[in-house]
Order: sequence, then structure tokens, then C-alpha cells
Amino acid sequence: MLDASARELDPYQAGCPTRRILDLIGGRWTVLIVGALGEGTARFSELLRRVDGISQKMLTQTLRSMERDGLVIRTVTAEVPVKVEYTLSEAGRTLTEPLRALERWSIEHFSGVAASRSEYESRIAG
Amino acid sequence: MLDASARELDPYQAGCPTRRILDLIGGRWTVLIVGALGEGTARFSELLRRVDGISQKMLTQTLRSMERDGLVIRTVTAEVPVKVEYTLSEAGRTLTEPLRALERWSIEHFSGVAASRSEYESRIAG
DNA sequence: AGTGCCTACTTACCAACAGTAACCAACTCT
DNA sequence: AGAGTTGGTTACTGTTGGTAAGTAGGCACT
Repeated sequence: MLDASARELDPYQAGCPTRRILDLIGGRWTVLIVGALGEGTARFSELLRRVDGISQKMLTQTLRSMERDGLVIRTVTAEVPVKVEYTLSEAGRTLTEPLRALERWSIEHFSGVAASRSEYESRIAG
Repeated sequence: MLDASARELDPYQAGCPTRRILDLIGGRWTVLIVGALGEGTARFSELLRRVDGISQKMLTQTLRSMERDGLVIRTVTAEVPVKVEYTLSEAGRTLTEPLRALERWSIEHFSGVAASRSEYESRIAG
């Protein structure tokens, strides 16, 4: 996948288009949606349940961005009621591992982070 | 690091404290700052140069959050002019690999994402 | 003594984005 | 006719991010 144009891509440069991609894949909801879709296909309402706390608006918006960038595939089945299914694309599947790593990191380091936070708070308060 | 409390942590639940951690480590600037600090210690102004496009305000803000959560260590040296150095903590270093993976993904999949985008745009326009 | 320069921040302001809640359309079931 | 289902959209509002200018502490040059 590393073609000629990729050699000049550097997310540390302000104008670099990879910044926009990084914004999406690092995004709060994208991480969770990719994780929720990791086990396979899911309907809109299923995602709404699996990713607790996401609003319909943000789910629609994030799924649209992900579809636009080729991370998920949206399939509409003309049933009653209408069925809209989302699946990770080939590219999207390559993201599951890196993003799951972030999830794992958050869980594994939670207690350490929490300890650091309370220590920090007491340091600035005292 | 997976202690008793970690068993109940689930970022797919709305109130879960790992959500806050995920927000930080997935954040636009955090990914780049961790990457920039990967090679070692850096001063404030160095980071400002390495992470092109970040403002002083956002650099300060992100570094403060990272310090608070124990990802970076801030050392002030009373020289003239004052020297403030930032280093990744032990925990912070464990983040470099997962976050570099995201960087790599962005670079490797850039052309595919760009193609998907233009195809998507023409589909909704036509 | 005054002007300027250095680093590392703050602060004020504004625009963009995320979140909340209500509404919509199509169709079924009772 | 009225309620319920799915998969949205829209209006409003609050929080966040970005821009630019100001600040503090210290030296150095004139």
C-alpha cells in the first residue's frame, strides 16, 4: 500500500492529509464503533445499543464519515421496517487490532491513570 | 496491571471511566505528541516545532492532561532562559507502539481513503 | 533606565463541533 | 385511527478547539 505518494506523507506536517484520517480513526466514537463491528455485521439500532451513550446523530455522522473513507460498508435492505446493515470493509478490518490495543491500554492502565490524577489534583490544591 | 477493578471496566458502557482515557489517548494532538516524544526528551519549543500546526495553547493544554494522567513527566530547570523538558513516563512509553500503529495506518491507507472519498463524493453528487 | 529578546505560558475572543431532544417518513399491527 | 418499528434529520445549545495577542521572569545591549 506504500506507494510513491506515501513517501511524502508526514502527519507531523500541518497540511498533511493524513491528519484528517488520524482525526477520524482516533475519534472517540470511531474506536468504539470499529470495536463493535469487529465481530461482524450490525444494524443501526444494534450499534446504538452496543455503543452505550452514543446519540443517533453522532452514530449516523460517524458511520457516514467511515463509509465515505471506506472503513465500513452500508447495505440497505428494503424490508419492513427497512434494514440498514453496517460491516467493516477490508481496510476497516485492518484497524480493529490497533484500535483494540487502545481499548486494552485504557483498561489496563486505568488504575494507574486514576492514581496519577488524584495525586496531581492534591499536588495543585495543596 | 489488570487488577480486580479492571474486570468491570468496559468502554462500551457510557459511564465507564476508560472513556475519558480513550478520549485523551485517541486525541488528535496526543497521538502526535507521544510520537514526537518517542525519541526522547523534548523542550516546549521543540515540540511546538516538531508537531507542526499545534498552537501554544493546545500544546500546553494537551501536555497538562498528559502530565495529569501520568503519560509525561515535566521537568523545570531554573536556567536562563527557563528550560521545561517533557519526557514520556514508563506508562507513556507503552503507548508509543499502539499510537505509531495509527500513524502508520494513516500513511499506508491514505491513497485508498482518498480514492474512497472521491468516489463517495461523485456518487452523492451524481 | 529603557528597549528588546528569550522561553513558556495565559487570556480573550470567536468559530466549529458535539450533545440533547424533538420531529419525520414509511410501513405494520391492532 | 392510533401506536409502534426502524433509521434517520433538524433546531438549538453548550463545550471545545483555534487564533492572536498579552504576560512574567530574566538577561543583555546601549
